[in-house]
Amino acid sequence: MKPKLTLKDIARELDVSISTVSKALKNSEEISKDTKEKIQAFARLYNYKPNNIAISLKNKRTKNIGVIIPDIVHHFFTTVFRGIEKYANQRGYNVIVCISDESFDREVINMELLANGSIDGFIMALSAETQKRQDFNHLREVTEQGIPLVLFDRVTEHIACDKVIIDDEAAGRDATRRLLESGRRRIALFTTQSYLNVSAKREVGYKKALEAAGLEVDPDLILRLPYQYEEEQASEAFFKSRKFDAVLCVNEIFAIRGMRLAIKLGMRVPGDVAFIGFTDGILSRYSTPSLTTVDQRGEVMGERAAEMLIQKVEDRFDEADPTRFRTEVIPVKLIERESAVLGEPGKADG
Amino acid sequence: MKPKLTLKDIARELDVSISTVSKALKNSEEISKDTKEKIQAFARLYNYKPNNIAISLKNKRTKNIGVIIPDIVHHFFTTVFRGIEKYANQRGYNVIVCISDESFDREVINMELLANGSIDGFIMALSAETQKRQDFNHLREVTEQGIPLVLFDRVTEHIACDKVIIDDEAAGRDATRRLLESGRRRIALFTTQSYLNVSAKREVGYKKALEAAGLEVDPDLILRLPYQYEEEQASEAFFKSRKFDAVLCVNEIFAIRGMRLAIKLGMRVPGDVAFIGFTDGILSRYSTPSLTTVDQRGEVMGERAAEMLIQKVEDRFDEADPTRFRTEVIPVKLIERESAVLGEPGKADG
DNA sequence: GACATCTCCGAAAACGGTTTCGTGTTAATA
DNA sequence: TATTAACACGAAACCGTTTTCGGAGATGTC
Repeated sequence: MKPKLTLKDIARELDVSISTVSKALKNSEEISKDTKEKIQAFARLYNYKPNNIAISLKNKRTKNIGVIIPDIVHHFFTTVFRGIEKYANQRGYNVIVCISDESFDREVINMELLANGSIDGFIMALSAETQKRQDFNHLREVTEQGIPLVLFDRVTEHIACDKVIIDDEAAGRDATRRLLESGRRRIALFTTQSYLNVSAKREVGYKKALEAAGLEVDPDLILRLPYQYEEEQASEAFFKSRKFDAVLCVNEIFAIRGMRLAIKLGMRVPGDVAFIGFTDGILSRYSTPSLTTVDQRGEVMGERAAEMLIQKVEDRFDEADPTRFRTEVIPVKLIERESAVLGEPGKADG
Repeated sequence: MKPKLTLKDIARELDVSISTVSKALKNSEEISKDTKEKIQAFARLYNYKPNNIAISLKNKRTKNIGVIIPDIVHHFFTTVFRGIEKYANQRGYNVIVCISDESFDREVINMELLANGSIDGFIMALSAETQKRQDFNHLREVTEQGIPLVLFDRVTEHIACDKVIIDDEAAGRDATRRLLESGRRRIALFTTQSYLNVSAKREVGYKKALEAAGLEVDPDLILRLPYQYEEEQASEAFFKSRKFDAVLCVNEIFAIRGMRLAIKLGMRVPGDVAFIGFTDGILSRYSTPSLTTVDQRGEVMGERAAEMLIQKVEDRFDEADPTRFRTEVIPVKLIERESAVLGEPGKADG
């Protein structure tokens, strides 16, 4: 491996000092035209590129952003990530990704690893375990060190930092209202264990919509599934023992599996039962029937998160007020597809 | 923002030299037990963590891996990425991801950015445009600088480096053979433009299987679709003007869309026409009918790629033979589902 | 001719570590 | 008591930059 060209090498070859080379390459006024041209030509010829690490050490900024997400084989998180990467790259930042795999420990370890100079700031969504434990000391340590942090989607009010979320309550409410408007009256909710922040908020929205319509919330119509479940018994029993004409699901998978099961049990979708999900992933688009779903605007969230973070990172040097944090709410939109077309329940599909 | 504790700070507080602190924290034999305990206790108390950047500069190694992939909102690439991240993290490496977005320019720019000291090696899959252009100078520059490079899936024989791939030709052949064994005789192929390396190889396998079965390859049964297409006309015309009882698709999306279209046109799947796809993504599992597909073993590929890269990175210091490159072929497996169950064409589904 | 003023460049410190080598102190040995 | 070796530590170089400061030489001013 041939060692890379350094300022020192150029200085030696051209018989000038290192500082002269450095200045010449930045086109400093201090250096004469002749010398600059000579040095620049030499650098170009031998394809000199400054060493990023040395610059980072000197400048105390890395132009790296740390992203910690629970999972990557997951449509929503990949779209957010794409948004982050896109914006960051545009601004000359690189993105270091760590997967917490929904584990508290891995979240902590990865944060500590990156916090020691490798990154200028963090963008993250909390792991399920972290939300369950409600232990945020690792986040607190980082913010206390003055490292900017932006939380998205899975956030917590216990940490003061920038946040970007969707209005999960409003989304849950609007989706439910949408089902009510199409004439559904007995609306079930398929959700996760309640410690997941976003699910809880969607549930609140669901309940408020029902109440606003003068309907009672029937706890029996709420099915709580483990976050990653494989067996179908629980939901099958639920289907067989209850009557309902619509289901709101807090994610895409729950909805798709619900629809399959409903069809398998002889129901028509959306004729007998309508479905609305969350996360406009690939499944929603290509399932049969295709799924009406709440688009969480992942890419937009990612872009905004990156923008907020980079602003904070660069403001550190401008001495802006570091205590003013913003929470940005990204508007969501309902993508209307086949699984919940307008119409009376009981009518034929499509 | 409170500045982080450095060796110098500790040295000043404890009235010893920086070198003593450094050695004490590494438990060097040179330092007396007393001094070590005092320094270590102090460091622990004030939560000293060495600055990664300084260590990188000194050691000329960053413990960062650069990953450049064409897309992230894509099941196969995310699984590969998960494999990379998992293995890398285990070995204490971080992963910097750049998305080339199938663009040659972005691939080049990102590589150059990272090659200036930010990473110890690259793992990448070539962008579509790069494969189309057959311009690999950016890869060559990097390898000539002695930066280890591992290519996966979308590779090229024009660059000498480690590679990890599946045997696309064999996979195409086996999948086709599988269709032949189930009694299908007129097998169509839905593929991409031919400059995509993997598609081309799968096509070769497809043809070989047909020939081995004594069947002629009918070029009319090969449909070439743009990599990301939205309109359905081309395929609809294809369906209406040709007779076939099975389709091999080089990816999941082509298969799902094909199935939907077939069903829309009144065919039964797999009764009238069987489907086999590539990429065992979420769609394959949840579509109706579910899709028989070639599992590309993304996670395994990622793990192996990371392992090969890290070995090369760490061997640079052991002076191993840098010219011996390996190409590892990951065995694939066919995931049998509903879309191509064994049986005579024409029979009822399921 | 004395002095101020530019112009152009280099020395050196700094970023935060690691590591080699030298040295003063102490204790063991002759 | 003189010699020596072990021990414990510090000085300094180094990784590759940036940047401040100072100085040498040329030029201009009175």
